Amino acid sequence: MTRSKSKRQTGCPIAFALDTFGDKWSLIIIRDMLMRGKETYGEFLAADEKIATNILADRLQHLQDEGLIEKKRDPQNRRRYLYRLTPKGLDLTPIVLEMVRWSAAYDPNTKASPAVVTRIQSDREGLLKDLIQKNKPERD
Amino acid sequence: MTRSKSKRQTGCPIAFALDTFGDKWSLIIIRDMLMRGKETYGEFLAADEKIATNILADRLQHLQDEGLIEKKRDPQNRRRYLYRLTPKGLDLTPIVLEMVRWSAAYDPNTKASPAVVTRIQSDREGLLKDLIQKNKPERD
DNA sequence: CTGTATCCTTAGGGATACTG
DNA sequence: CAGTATCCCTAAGGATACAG
Repeated sequence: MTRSKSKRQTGCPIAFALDTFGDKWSLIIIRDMLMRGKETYGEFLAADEKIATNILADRLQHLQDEGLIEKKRDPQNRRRYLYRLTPKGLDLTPIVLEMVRWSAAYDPNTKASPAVVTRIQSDREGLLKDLIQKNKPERD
Repeated sequence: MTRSKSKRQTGCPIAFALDTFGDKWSLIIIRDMLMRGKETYGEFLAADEKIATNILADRLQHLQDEGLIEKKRDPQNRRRYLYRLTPKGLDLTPIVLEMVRWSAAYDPNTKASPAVVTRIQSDREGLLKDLIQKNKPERD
């Protein structure tokens, strides 16, 4: 494990947020769970950004330690695991959406779904509710 | 210079945002400008988080290159510079506010101004407008 | 398939001295 | 004060082999 993540430990909320999920990969994983319905190790590994397997394992563990995701056995298939957002992790949704909005506005190269982008403006609250509903962990 | 910042260059808006300002220090600098009225090199250097002088210079340059901030001479004092958020940088405000909200909710140790935190919930739009107004670059 | 373990490279960043 | 320039080190992360 590449365990460490020395925290800055000033009381600043921005510093806290950065120390918790402000690395190169955490939000990519969160995005995959939140926006793309991914929930298994293999699905995360297959992401466009090509995360290395050891890094993925490390980040999943870290996100668990921080209480943003939870890991449980797949009831359909006893030898695999499912990763799901906890309420605390799910509550990152507004941050993710604002990042999508910002990038869509300034990166001509961005390929965000137009349906999502326009809805961020026109129906932010509804979109938020939908995403949170879809990722509610009370299945099984 | 520590120039590089290899971009992932997938079309994903989250990856783009992370590649643009997703390092350990950029959002700390943005926060200082946006929420604390800082605009000079020395003021940034004095932050609680103790950024090293070379890193600060590098990040300021990077943020300029990305078009998030601009640097101009202080009209009051010809031998100093002022750093200000551009509209593009100012448009990160919603992201910053959502991060403050999240940390305030989950970090018992956070020392965010309660005035700001409660206003994020009760008057998000008004708070946004106020912050943007305060940081409008049309002074001088 | 779901990870661990190991090895190795490199970029990020700290300390500090120095310059206009 | 407002930066540059060096030196150095560590932790983040890539490649790959291996295990349950």
